Amino acid sequence: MPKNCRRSDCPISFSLDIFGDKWSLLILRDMIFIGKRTYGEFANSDEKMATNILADRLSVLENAGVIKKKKDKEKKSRFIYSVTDKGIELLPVLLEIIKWGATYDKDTVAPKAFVDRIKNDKEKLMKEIIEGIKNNKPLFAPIP
Amino acid sequence: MPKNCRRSDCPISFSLDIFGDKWSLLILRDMIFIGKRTYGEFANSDEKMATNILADRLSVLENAGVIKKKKDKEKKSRFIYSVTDKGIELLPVLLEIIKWGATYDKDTVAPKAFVDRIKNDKEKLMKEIIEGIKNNKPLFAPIP
DNA sequence: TATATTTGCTTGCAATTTGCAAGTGCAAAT
DNA sequence: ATTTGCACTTGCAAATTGCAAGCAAATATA
Repeated sequence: MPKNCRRSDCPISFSLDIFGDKWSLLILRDMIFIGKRTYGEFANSDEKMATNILADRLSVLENAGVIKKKKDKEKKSRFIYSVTDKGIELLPVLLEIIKWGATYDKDTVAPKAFVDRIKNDKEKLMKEIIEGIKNNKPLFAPIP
Repeated sequence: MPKNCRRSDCPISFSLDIFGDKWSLLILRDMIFIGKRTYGEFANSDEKMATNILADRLSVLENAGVIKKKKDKEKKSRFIYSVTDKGIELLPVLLEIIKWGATYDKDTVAPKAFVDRIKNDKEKLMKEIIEGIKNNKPLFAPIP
C-alpha cells in the first residue's frame, strides 16, 4: 500500500491510519498526563521506545496536526513538542481506553480514584486535564 | 520483545498490546456496526485485509476475551465470531474514535446524524447499538 | 456416487517495519 | 578548546506484513 493512500473513508480507519499502532497514543499520554515535552523525555518513557520509531511517530503526529513542534526559547538546542487542539480532542479516546484497560488489567497502575472520575465525573475531569496542559501542571506530573 | 511480555502496567499500554494496530478495531467495527460474523465476511471488508493477518488478529482478540468463536449450528463448515461483553465495553472507545475521525476527515462516510448522536445522545445510542448486536440487527447492516 | 464449491484457514516468499546499538551534528556550558 | 546535552540518523538483524497460492473438511450439485 502506498504511504499516502487511505484504505477507506471510514472514520475509524482514518483515525487508525494516524495513531493505530503501539506507540503514538503513548506519546500523547506522556504529553497530556505527564507533561513531557522533549524528545529525550519521550525516549525515556517506561516502555522505552526505540528512538528511530519515536522520530517517525513524532513526524506522523506532527504532519497530522495532532502535535506541534517549536524551538525552546530558553535552550535553543532543544525543541518543545506540544499537543494541538486537534490532539487535545483525542483526550476522550484516551480516557475510554484507560477506563477499559484499567477495568481488565489486574496489575494496572491507574489510580482507582482517577478511573472512577472517568466513569462518574468525566466532563469536569476533562476540563481539569485541559487546564493542566495549558498551565503546564499535568495531572500525573512525575515526582522530581 | 518477547510475545508475552507487557511493556508496562499503564492501562493504555495494556490496551494497545491487545488492539493497538491498524486492523483489530476494524474487525470489531465490522462485528458491532455491520453485523459481520464469519471469517469470509471480515476478509471482504472495504479495507481488504490479508487473510493471514485476519487469522492472527482473530486469535489475539479471542485470547484476550474480546471476541468468541463457535461452530455455526446451521452450517457446520462455518464458524461464527461474536463480541463478548468485554468486547462490547470497547464501544465507547470506538465511538470516540469515530467522533474524532469524522470531525477531521472531510471525506468521511460517517452520517452526520450518527456523529451528532455520539455527541448529544451517547447513552441512548449505545443502548440501541448493544440491543442491535443482541438482536442481530446492527445499526449499519449492509443493503442486501 | 463423483465432482465442484464454499469456508476457514496455512504456507511461501518478498517487501516493509521494527528494535537495538552506535554514530552524527549542532549549540551551549566549562 | 573541549566536553556535554540534545535531537535525531544510520546500519543492520529480526520480526511483521502483504500478496498469492494451496489445502482440508464440509456441503452443494450433477
